[in-house]
Amino acid sequence: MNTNSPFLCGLDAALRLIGGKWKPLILYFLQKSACRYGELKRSVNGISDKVLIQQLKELEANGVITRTDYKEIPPRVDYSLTPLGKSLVETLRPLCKWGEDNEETIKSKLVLR
Amino acid sequence: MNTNSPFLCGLDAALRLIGGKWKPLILYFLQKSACRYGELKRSVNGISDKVLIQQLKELEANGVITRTDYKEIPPRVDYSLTPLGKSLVETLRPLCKWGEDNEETIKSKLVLR
DNA sequence: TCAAGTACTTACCTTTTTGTGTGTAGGGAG
DNA sequence: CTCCCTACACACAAAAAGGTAAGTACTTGA
Repeated sequence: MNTNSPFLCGLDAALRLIGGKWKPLILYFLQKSACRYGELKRSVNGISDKVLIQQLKELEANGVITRTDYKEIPPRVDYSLTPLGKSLVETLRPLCKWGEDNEETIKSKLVLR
Repeated sequence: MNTNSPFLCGLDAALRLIGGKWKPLILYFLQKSACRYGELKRSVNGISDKVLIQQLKELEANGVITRTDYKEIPPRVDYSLTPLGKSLVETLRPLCKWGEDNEETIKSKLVLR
């Protein structure tokens, strides 16, 4: 990483795209297949419309996901991973697995709020 | 990931430990070798004492790093990765590399603040 | 005596992120 | 004619994260 980069390191760069409370989960669900808005909302339990839309827009603006509007009424829209998004999600596999493997450890140490 | 887990998925669990503006960079520096406080501060350019200490304490409380106080005067303290921290950092490699490889793409798409 | 160096600590404030609650368009069902 | 459905939008509020500036203890060196 060179000195005039806006990022601290590659890790920092990547985390700019997937940071935030809900983005990992959104990617986690889209990894399987494209999802409609409402479907995603039900999957990502507890997220509000405002925040979900916001995260989706950011992910879309960052080229990680694609929004498809079927121009139907009632509205039908779905979201899926772009090639960039897919390659990103691939690299998250080890981290994801690490999180699963160490869930108990993390749970016991983390101060949950 | 089961239903009574406090985490959304393994990825979420892992990100609880390394989330935050500076933690990735801190880990990035500690990956190489143990570092003294002042050394770390100079490396992680721009961070304030308050925030650096805070992040270090969280990392320590979460079992990712170890603090060693040499009880000397003037004070000498250093920080290093625990085995857990080391295994975590390992899993970050692909993500880190992805970030480096795609730096230009990310830079062009991201709304930097 | 006085400044400098080390590793913090504290009070206070600003910015960023997340959440709540309500509203909208354009149909179809009853 | 009114309610319900979908995928949002908007104003506002709360919470979390980050930053600033000052101060602490103790010792060495000028």
